Order: sequence, then C-alpha cells, then structure tokens
Amino acid sequence: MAEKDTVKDQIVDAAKKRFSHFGYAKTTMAEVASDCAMSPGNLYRFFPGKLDIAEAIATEDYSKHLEHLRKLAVQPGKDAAQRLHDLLFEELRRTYHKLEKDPRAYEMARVISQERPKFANWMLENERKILVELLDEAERRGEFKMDDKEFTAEMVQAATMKFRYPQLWSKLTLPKLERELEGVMNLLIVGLCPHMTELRRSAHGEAA
Amino acid sequence: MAEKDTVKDQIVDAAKKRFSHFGYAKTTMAEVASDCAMSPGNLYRFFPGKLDIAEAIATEDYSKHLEHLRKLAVQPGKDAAQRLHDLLFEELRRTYHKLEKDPRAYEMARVISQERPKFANWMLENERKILVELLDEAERRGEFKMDDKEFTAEMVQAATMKFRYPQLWSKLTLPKLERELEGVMNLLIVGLCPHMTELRRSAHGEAA
DNA sequence: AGATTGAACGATTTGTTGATTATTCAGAAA
DNA sequence: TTTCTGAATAATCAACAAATCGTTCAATCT
Repeated sequence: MAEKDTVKDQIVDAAKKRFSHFGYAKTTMAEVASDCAMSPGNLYRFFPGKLDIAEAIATEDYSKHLEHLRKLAVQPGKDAAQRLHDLLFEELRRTYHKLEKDPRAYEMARVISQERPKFANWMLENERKILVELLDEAERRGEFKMDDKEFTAEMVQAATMKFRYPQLWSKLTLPKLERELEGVMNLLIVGLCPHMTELRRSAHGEAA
Repeated sequence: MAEKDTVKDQIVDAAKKRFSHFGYAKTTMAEVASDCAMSPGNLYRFFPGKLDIAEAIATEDYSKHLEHLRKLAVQPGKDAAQRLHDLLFEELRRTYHKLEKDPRAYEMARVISQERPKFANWMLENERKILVELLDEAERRGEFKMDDKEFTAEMVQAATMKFRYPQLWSKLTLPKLERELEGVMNLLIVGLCPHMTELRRSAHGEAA
C-alpha cells in the first residue's frame, strides 16, 4: 500500500514535470511511463486514465490553496467583512495569475473543467463550506444577518462568479477586476450587515 | 439615401431569412445577393462584410428588446426593487429562451461576440444606462441609497453576470437560475436599501 | 499466484489536397 | 460619372489518408 502510494506519487511527479513543460496534450502516456521506468500499460494499474493523472495534480495543488483559504477565513483580529474580502481577493488573484502567466495551467484547467464538470463543482462546494463557516461565525458575532447561511453562501458565489474565472468572462486587467470585486463586495456586505451604518435620512432628494 | 436604406433593408431581410433557416455559416454571400437580385460584389457597397449584416440584424432585434427593458424600468405602481427584479428577470429569460430553443440564434450570438467584442460591450452599456435611470429615480424617492450611480450600476451588472449568458457558464435549468437570481437580487437590494426593514437586534447570538 | 510488459486496437489528431467562399476590383452598363 | 457586375484572388473549410496516441489484454516474468 505504501508501495502503491509511492508509485502513484512518482507518476504524478513525472506527469507534473511533463505537463508543465510541454503541456497536457503534448505529453504522451508513453513518455510519462518511460520517465517512471515502466511500460505505458502499467500506468493503468495506478490511474484509470491520463485525465485522472491531471486531476490528481490539480487536486494536490488545489488542496494547498484550500488550506490557505481556510486560514484567511478565520484570521483573528479581522472582522467578517475583511475576512470575506481577503477570501474573495485571494481567489481572484490566484486564478488570475495562474491562468495569466502559465498557458500550461490554463490548458489543464480548461481540459479538466470541460471533461470533468464534477471537479469544478467539487471546488465550488469546498469553498462554499469555508464561506458558510465564515458567515456562521459572523452571524454569531452579530456582524452579518441572514436567513439561510448555505443559501447565502451560494448567492455570494453566484454574484462573484465573474471573478472566479476572470479571463473566461472578460479581458479586464487585474486592477480593474479588483476594483470591480471591491464594489460588488461592498454591495453584498452592506446587504448582509444589520446596519452598523446609521444613514437615517429619509427621502430628502430634490425632484426636478 | 432613401434608396440606399431600402436596399440595406432588403439585404438585411434576405440575410435574416437565410440565417434563421440555414444558419450563419451555411449561407453564402452569393445566396443573399441572389435573393436580392444583385451580384455578390454589390453587397459590399452596402455592408463592409458578412459579419456586418449579422450585426445589423442583431442590432435591430436588440433595439426592440432594449425598448421593452426601458418600459419595465419605469413601470408605474411598482417600487424600485420590483422594477429591478423585472429588468433582470426579463434579461435572463430572454437570453435563456433565445439560446435554448434556437441554435441559429446561438450560433450568431457566438460568432458576433467572438469577432466583435465591442458589440457585447455596447449592449452592456445600453442596459447600464437604463439601470442608472432606475437607480437615479429610486434614490430620489429614497428607496435606494448609493454613492455613485454609474459605478453601482456597473457592480449590479458584474454581480449578475452569471445570468446574462446563462448557458455559457453553467448547465443550470431556468428555474434554478431564477431561484439564484432571486437570491442574488435580494442580497443586492437589501444592500442598496437604506433600511426600510427594522431589524435592530444588536448581537444577541449565543457565542460558544 | 500477482506484477509487468508491449504489441494490437480503435479513437483522435495531423497533414494534405481540393473545393467553397468572402472579398476585391477592372471593367461593363446606365 | 455613378452604379453595378462577375471573374480573379486569397482565405477558409471539408474530406480523406496517414500517423500518433490512449487504452487494453494476452503473454511473460518474478
């Protein structure tokens, strides 16, 4: 069992090198096998197929990212709004940089989310769990107020969809995206918050 | 001049029939020209190219849609939240149905937004103008409160991006999309509204 | 037995060719 | 002159062949 894990790791390692150097499409199973000093057929004792190797790489990488997000979500000394801010901005910056400067990463992201729609969904769910925890604590502290935390987390994700795969939706630069995310977050926060802000002025507008 | 407009209309009409019947890619300029009893070369006196004919068709169609949106934005007897609701839902339903049941429309939408990114941007801007008007009036009536209407309109669009090209982002059914849009709108509204709702309970949560 | 191989298979990709098509423009019609 | 034509051009597409590659599995090794 320890044996198998080591071999799997070896395969993942070899594939990681090939994928990041030549791209997913341009590396063959034969090459990966040869790097591991085994026959192509033998790879299939450890992974059902090529895509599953890519998925293993993505999962490994994503898990680290998730841990980081979890830390951001529970930072002491910051209020809920700041932590939500950190969370969403980290997400935006990570994907932006990853896809921007690394065409290989972009290729793999595209292939995986195309052929394995469940995977993208799984990522969303994981992040939602973190969001729910954040919202839950925020509600306990009276910082936010909402009916259904699970649902609200879904809605926050829906509203920030544009910033999750930034370059799929638009060709905006990172600063512009950050400015937009800041604005959207502000709208959402003020909505969540049971009104720390005391703007009580009733309609005093000058109608034309 | 009146002459030219008529010829342009004739071309647009012929192309509209061909495009909606056989698709954009499958209709040739020669066919459109022949339908108009003219030579292919002559089309280029009226349109710079094939794509521009498609754009003219899209523009015509979209203008009607815009008018409809404008009406929804100023419906008397409805408050700002309801009108915003109507606006965003109309947008969602229109694009959903259009792209869902009409593969020709989908093809044209894809081609145009691919080759003419400016066009999609122009549509967004037009809708934003309507949004700004809605927000402006809502603020005058004290229904909403915001710093910068133009910016807020942009943020509303950013937050509802997912519902603007629904089938590009997800495979959700219309009911699910509607439920989500409802939720996102709610978050945004409560954020916009200077608190008609009187939830004044200060942190009464039971901290563990 | 279980682990591994590598030739064989079918699917996918690549390369190439020929035909179609958008676009142009020199000239014909008006 | 202005308006239009339609053959010429260059770009794109479709179809087919060859090669490559992911995957399988009967045979081999340990």
